[in-house]
Amino acid sequence: MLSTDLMTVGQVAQRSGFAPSALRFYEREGLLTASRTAGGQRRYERSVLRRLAFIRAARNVGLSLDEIVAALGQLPGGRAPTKADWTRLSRAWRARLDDRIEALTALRDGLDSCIGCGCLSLRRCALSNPADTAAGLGPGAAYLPRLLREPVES
Amino acid sequence: MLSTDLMTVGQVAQRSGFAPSALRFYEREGLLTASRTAGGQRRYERSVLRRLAFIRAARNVGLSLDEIVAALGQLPGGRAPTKADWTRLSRAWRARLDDRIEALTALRDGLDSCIGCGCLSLRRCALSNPADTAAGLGPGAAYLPRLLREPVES
DNA sequence: CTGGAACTTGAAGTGCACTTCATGTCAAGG
DNA sequence: CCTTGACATGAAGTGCACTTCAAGTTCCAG
Repeated sequence: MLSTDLMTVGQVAQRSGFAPSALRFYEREGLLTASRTAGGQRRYERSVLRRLAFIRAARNVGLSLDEIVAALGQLPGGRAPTKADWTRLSRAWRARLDDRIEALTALRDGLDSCIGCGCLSLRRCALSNPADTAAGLGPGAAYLPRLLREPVES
Repeated sequence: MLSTDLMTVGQVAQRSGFAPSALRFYEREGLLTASRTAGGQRRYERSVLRRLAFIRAARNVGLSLDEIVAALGQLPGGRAPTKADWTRLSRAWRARLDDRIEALTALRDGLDSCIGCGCLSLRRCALSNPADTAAGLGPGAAYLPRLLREPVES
């Protein structure tokens, strides 16, 4: 049995669902830290599981790894973030989720109005011009091409 | 003035919002076709704009280019798809959109129940385990990691 | 007819998020 | 002690969707 309650990469991988290679990658990217044995092998504290849950959640909310690094950086110092910390982050995520849901819903509603019409007008069709934000921006404005896949800035 | 109503890449780019490089890329990938002048330059028919609208819409629905190629392949022969064709595709898209919206909404609702709790339990937190699909799958099952970003198979 | 913007090509590069590989080291049960 | 599975590293590879580059050609307004 291991001396304390430290875990190996394999164990963390199994319990978190992340591949070992992903864990090493996250460490290189500064999302994770681990202590080392005398021989140089990684040993993780159990808190890493929560951190990984945070990371997965953030990915599911649509954040990039860079953004997650930033979010983790906003948590105070070493560890043991307070409820208030989580809450602040969660609220920001909720807003982001709302945006994404809204965009997708607009797209779907547009789709409903398009089904059967076959128009797909480049300028007016809600499907090819989601959320209608580009209406009237002159010919060929680059209609929010990645709204649904890329983070909203600010 | 051009002989007929054919358009150059630049014009199509401007009117569609796709970069010229993307248009050439799409042609290589079989999503688009263009005729050529005697000198070898591309000339697009106006129908390409609708095709591009289709492509953008499909991208917005979350389809990969491969899937779009497949969808376009289902359209009969040369061109001039019927309303029925569009409708069939649109319905499939709607189902996919519904899935994505549902997943995001579940995530958001989970977030609501998490705000303030700060739990992020790896096993139970709806945020890190969206749509709750992996509940009770044994330790460390790979909780639908990409549900929200990758196409649903089948 | 000419000059310059717009076009052509294939190859290589980008960004993201990892994974895979080759080669070698560590840890611990028997 | 020894074996063997798990672990280490850096470099390279993957997949997607494009973009950028270099070097050269074409189009057409003036």
